[in-house]
Amino acid sequence: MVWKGVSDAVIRRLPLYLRVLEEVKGKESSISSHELGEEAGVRPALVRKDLAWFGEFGKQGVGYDVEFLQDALRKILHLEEPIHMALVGVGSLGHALARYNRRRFLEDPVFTIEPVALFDVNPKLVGGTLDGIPIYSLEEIKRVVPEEAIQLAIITVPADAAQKVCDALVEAGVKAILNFAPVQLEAPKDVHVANTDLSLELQRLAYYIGV
Amino acid sequence: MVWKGVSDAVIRRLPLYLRVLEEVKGKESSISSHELGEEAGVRPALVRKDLAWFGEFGKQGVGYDVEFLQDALRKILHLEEPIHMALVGVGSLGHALARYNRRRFLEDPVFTIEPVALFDVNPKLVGGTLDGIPIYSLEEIKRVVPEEAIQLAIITVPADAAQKVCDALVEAGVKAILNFAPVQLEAPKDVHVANTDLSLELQRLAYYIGV
DNA sequence: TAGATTGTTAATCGATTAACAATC
DNA sequence: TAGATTGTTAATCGATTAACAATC
Repeated sequence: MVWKGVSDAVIRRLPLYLRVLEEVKGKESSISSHELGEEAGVRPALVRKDLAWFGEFGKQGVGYDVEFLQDALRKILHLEEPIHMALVGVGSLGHALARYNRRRFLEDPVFTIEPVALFDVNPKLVGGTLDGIPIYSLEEIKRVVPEEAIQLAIITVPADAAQKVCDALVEAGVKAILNFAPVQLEAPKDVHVANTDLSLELQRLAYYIGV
Repeated sequence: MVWKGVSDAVIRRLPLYLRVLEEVKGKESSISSHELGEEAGVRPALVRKDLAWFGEFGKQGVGYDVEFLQDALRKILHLEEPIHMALVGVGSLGHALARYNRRRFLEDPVFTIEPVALFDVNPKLVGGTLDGIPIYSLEEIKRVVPEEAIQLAIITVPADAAQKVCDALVEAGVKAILNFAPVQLEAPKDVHVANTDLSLELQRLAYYIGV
């Protein structure tokens, strides 16, 4: 389902709510916007406004049913059924992220994002596996992405290779990309690119050292 | 120097400008807000407004002197002299980030953040080094942080250990923390904590797969 | 019924954009 | 001088907060 006009600021908070609900589940059957906000670091009024974009999930005087809201949020975020993910660039960072996600997928029943394919240029790696995930060459992106129904990808290649990898992923049909390379990637606007730029983040933090 | 009332939205863009200036340096001696904005993905008016918070760096009809502005931004971000950084948690992610930052520090003269100490619980690692960076036990945070004048730290320990590590770092005098553990850390408000939460980011991206 | 809490509207706050006089 | 571009003010846009009637 598509929700028109919901801003990214709202979407960013939904996984946060989901995390709180997972912690609370079993302990309490319902939760108020006040309590949910407290745990997520969001004001109660904003919690209610965020949720109201998608429907009426609460009961006056009671709050939100924990399991019902969890299901609703998972549906909204498309986390009901498994999402197949690829990771391109099996250097030390790619290696770490592949293992981390693999483990998370196996251990946390709510984390339904599954790494199913790795890609790298290194011929020593290609043909092998990492934690049971097969490693392919970059040329195989075109074939493997549709084959494995991969919708989401992580890029952990060096900066100068990132744009080419991004193009290949987009052409193969990937709809969302998490980019760790320190470059601004160009992609069609129906493809969502999120950047996690460690060095920008550290340089930003440096500002606050003196404040 | 401390700049009062400058919002974090502004600070976040400064490292982006810095990156563009580094690319342009040598090619051109001055740059307009239009061009700088183009490369950084920011509107020219906003570039000028951001820079104006800190002084008058430009010349009408000409633009900004590349080297002068670069120096000014480095001064503002406290990147003029080296910043000592610690990394706590030498698992596969910590390992990757330590190596990445070490290399970046050695190769990129503008990247002045230097990893000088690693910390881990694993007795097999403690006492050893990684890429020449010594690995200490967690108990040594209290001693090593002041000794090495560490101001910035990265946390890559499991979620359940993160708050204790954060407390130890804060007590030892660290002023800014980049946290990779999927928990909301509590810290005094003069300590700046930034979160890079991979799973929240992936769950957010999942939303856009269906849109 | 009384207390609690929702969903929603209006008010506030903050960030971005547009416009332009000043001036290199 | 003419063209370009700054720094800054006012206008716009969007997101958050406060308030409250509805109702469980």
